[in-house]
Amino acid sequence: MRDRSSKSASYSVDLVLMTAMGDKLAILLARNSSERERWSVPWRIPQSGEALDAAANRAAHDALGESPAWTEQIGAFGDGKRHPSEIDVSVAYLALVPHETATLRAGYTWFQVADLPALSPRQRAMVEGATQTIQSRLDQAPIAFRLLPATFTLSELQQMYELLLGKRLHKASFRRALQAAWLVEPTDEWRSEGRGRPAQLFRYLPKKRRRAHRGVRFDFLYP
Amino acid sequence: MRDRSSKSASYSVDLVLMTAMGDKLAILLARNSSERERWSVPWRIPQSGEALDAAANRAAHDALGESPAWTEQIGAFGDGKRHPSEIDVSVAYLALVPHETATLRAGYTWFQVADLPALSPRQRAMVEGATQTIQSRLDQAPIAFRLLPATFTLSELQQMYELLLGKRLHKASFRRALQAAWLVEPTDEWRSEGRGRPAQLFRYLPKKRRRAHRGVRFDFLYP
DNA sequence: CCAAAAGTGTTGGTTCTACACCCATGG
DNA sequence: CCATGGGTGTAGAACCAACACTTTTGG
Repeated sequence: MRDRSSKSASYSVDLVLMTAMGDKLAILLARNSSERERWSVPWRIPQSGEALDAAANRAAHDALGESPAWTEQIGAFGDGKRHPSEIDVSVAYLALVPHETATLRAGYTWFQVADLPALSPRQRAMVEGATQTIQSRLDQAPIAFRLLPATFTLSELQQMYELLLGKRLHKASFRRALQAAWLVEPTDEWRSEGRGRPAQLFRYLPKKRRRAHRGVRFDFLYP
Repeated sequence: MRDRSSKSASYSVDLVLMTAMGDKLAILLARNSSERERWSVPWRIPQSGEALDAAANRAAHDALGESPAWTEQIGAFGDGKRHPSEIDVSVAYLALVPHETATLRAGYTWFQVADLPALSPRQRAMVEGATQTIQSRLDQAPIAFRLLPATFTLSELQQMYELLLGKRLHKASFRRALQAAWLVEPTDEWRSEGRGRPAQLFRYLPKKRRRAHRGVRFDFLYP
């Protein structure tokens, strides 16, 4: 991608940048300049002394011209699987942007996660890990909100959760749970979308902390 | 720790190995051979081509002579914080062993996590991350079971959860939730512990998968 | 018998889900 | 006026925490 010259570097920072396009998750890939018609997750070798987070953020800026709405480290990938370059270890970051406000630089394209081109085995594992991270942290961090613009309707929010969870949700239950969590604030704007009654716009503005007292949960499925 | 000679290496694998001693969490530290009375989390520089997991496992073998009951990557630590050596990036692993069956090699000692000696800032951050990982994954993975011997009483299991969660749990509710999850199987052994009625021993043997249908949860507290 | 720890039944309150219903708008 | 999507009330089920209770051992 760049710094291809420095062969001695032994680790990279790779960026799994995701967005929601319609009712599908999409991931940002960069065209591989050397090999034609090959794609890869954006990655770079940190400059000497550069923090890992900073390197991930710079990779995002190169693609979008702005910082993602959410960034989180997924982990380090090393095992047997090969990287686009001769890198020993790659530190993967998950980043999220709302699709509405994202404008791509040349050489970058969105691909639906269900329909990705060939990737290096290591980067394939990163994408796998990214989707698992999203699912597992969906109830602990405002993942869904970072994939939406600053204001949104409750139906849009619900559709985002349904997309990320991969299942339908009940409208009334969804809104009651949302209200109990004190996460959104209504604005005085409304949006009329063709048919039907206009929807009120909300913004993400968490107010209360969760109540701590709750028993144990045994929600795991593997040994 | 070893391979101190190879200055060119730019990443390490560090092992946060934890156990439960009585009613306290403890972590394994290695005496620093070069500087007297300094301690550090066990770490090593992977051999060329060695997988990260394998390096973590070898570090555990050096300390215990056996593989941990649980191993999981925490993440890569790079930012400003210094490592014992001049390493750019350290990949941290969390590992768990039951205290009953663990025998330490020379040069290694358990320290209560509440009362650790001075560590490098980066390793201090790893320990912090390890405890957070434990708490956040306690309901998704059999963390508590990996800190117990193969058979245990339900009271011991409950005490382990109370230790990890940092709060008291209700006995009847705990057992009902456990029964509903189909995670343990009774053995035909009993243990008499001084006073009181003997307790039946159980083993970890998950049978059912969790039911998938459950609404959304908004359990997060930070923006 | 008494203290201590294991193990279980019951009950009242909270939370969840599904259904039903009303509201506002475009065609 | 009717189809469509937004938004809300309520009842039955499921869940949960606390209490009370029985059981079985050691002293």
